[in-house]
Amino acid sequence: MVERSKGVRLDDTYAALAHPVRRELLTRLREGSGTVTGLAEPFDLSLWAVSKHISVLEDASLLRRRIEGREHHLSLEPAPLGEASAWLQTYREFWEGRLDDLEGLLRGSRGRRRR
Amino acid sequence: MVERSKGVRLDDTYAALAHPVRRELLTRLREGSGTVTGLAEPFDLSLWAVSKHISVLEDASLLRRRIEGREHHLSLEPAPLGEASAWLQTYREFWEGRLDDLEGLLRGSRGRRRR
DNA sequence: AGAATTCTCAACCAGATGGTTGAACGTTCC
DNA sequence: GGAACGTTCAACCATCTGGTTGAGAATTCT
Repeated sequence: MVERSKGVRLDDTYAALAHPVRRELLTRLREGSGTVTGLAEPFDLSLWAVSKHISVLEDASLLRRRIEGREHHLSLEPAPLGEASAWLQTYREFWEGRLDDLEGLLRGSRGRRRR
Repeated sequence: MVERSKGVRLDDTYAALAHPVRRELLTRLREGSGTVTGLAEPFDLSLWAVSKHISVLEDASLLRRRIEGREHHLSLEPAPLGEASAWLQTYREFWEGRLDDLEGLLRGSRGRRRR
């Protein structure tokens, strides 16, 4: 069994998301699968550099690769994104809480605030 | 004006989240602010190592530091987490879609599914 | 004043990351 | 068979990361 612990999985997912080229690759793959050359085309980077970014995404289980002859078709594997999002969601009350504070502050400025 | 572009901000946020010690620090800070020594205590790491992790979080604007005499009080700055989450949410349909596929598959196995 | 506490700095190290280029491999087309 | 295509490999380089240790600065306690 090669299952990785959830913590390590999150490490890899967030690390993979930390580069703009890789986020852009994921965004492009929402439109459907693509080949290495096709995905690399819009970037001002060597093909090999993009290929390495793709490998990082693949190692993080964010991409699936289907080899068909000489072409490699990459497609989105969204499950780890769901896990990364779930982790962040546990902080939701905090960033929303700050909005509540602001709201309270605004309310306070046009009428006395209790407490 | 030192405002950083949104893309760079996301780079820093995800990179900061990619280490288990830093995620744990954020989790601990949900309970309230803490000092460097206090935050470092549970980790089997040098104080300086933890101090550097704190700096990474601070550089990513995930922490605020209030210096009071010799003590530095760190507290959560959740806004960038909200932005990181918002980016991930744009993929929500994809990981939820896969669940729908599974659901459809299950439905199909106990009764014919239309189209 | 002197000691203890809190935190950062400087230097160092090993390994990862992000990029390049030229060569090589496997597949497809003529 | 040979050329073109799609992709990866190998080597190299600069920079970043995550850790260590010993020293130093500022603050507080007695």
